[in-house]
Amino acid sequence: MRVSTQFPIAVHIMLMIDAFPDKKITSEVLSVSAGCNAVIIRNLFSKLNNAGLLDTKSGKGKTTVLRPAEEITLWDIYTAVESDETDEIFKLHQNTSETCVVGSNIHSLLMPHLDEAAVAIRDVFSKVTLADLERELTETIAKNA
Amino acid sequence: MRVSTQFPIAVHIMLMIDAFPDKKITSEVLSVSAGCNAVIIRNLFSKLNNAGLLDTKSGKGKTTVLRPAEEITLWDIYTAVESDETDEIFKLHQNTSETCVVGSNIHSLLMPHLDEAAVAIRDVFSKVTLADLERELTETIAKNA
DNA sequence: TGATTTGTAATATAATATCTTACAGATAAA
DNA sequence: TTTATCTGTAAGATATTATATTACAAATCA
Repeated sequence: MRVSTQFPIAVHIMLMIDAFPDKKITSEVLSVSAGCNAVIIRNLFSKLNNAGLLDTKSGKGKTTVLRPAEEITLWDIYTAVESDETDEIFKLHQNTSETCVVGSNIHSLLMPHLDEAAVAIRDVFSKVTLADLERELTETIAKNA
Repeated sequence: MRVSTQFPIAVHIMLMIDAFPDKKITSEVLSVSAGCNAVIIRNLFSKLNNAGLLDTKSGKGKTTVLRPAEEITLWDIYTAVESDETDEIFKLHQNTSETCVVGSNIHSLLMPHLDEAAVAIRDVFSKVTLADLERELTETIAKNA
């Protein structure tokens, strides 16, 4: 089981932009900070944009976070960039036998439990806000100073 | 985010073997029922074997479930075939900038929350036993009869 | 107008998962 | 003890998915 890196990179983006409102945080800057390609950043810009979390502008336009950091949760960011559908989170084996009683029922047997797990993830991520992360970041910096 | 199909296939294996103690459930039979390659099944045999859940025997040996179905949870099966390490469940982006305050701290900021999510998954899967699935299977069959 | 940046497509590369083939070794039944 | 059967495992092929790269039009603002 592995989540793609889109989610952590998206958090990285949101955190940078919200934490440094005075600096110009372009896709280029972010690609260096996050250690990935600038196009990946721009694609995430689009997704965060569509989700109503971020306002990005071409040209020299400023990129701004559209909601207060207290009102943006990890789950908001997660669903903005990855699917929240259970069968996109947990992959099921296809081509199961229709004649076998287990093969023909295994999916419907597992789904409720996979759904539960997906809800559990949602609940955890819904409790953590961008403001929490910023607070934790400040604490970390203070500790290491 | 996508889990590999190993987990559901492993559940499929355990369920079949436990549900049909009289029948000879070989890797070949399972590969047909699960719709995947027989070698995948055998590799999962090995993992379930190492985890102490299954006793597989070469030749015509009978494959047996080593614990009562009430004492085998989805989490037991999950950890038998996939890693339970948080950073194997959620992938983090590498090559983050060490000079950027966000880049150098993003992993340690996210990890506690990802750990929490992993624990949440564990808790859900730990509550569901193989016996539960068999019961649900029986109910499903009865309903459709 | 010109420099800069986003938005997006198309393609390439890399990483991962699954399938296939092959065969040694274990097992039990004839 | 021989034979048929099945697991265990390795090696290589293919498929799938993720990420990187290149390219350029459109937006933006100084």
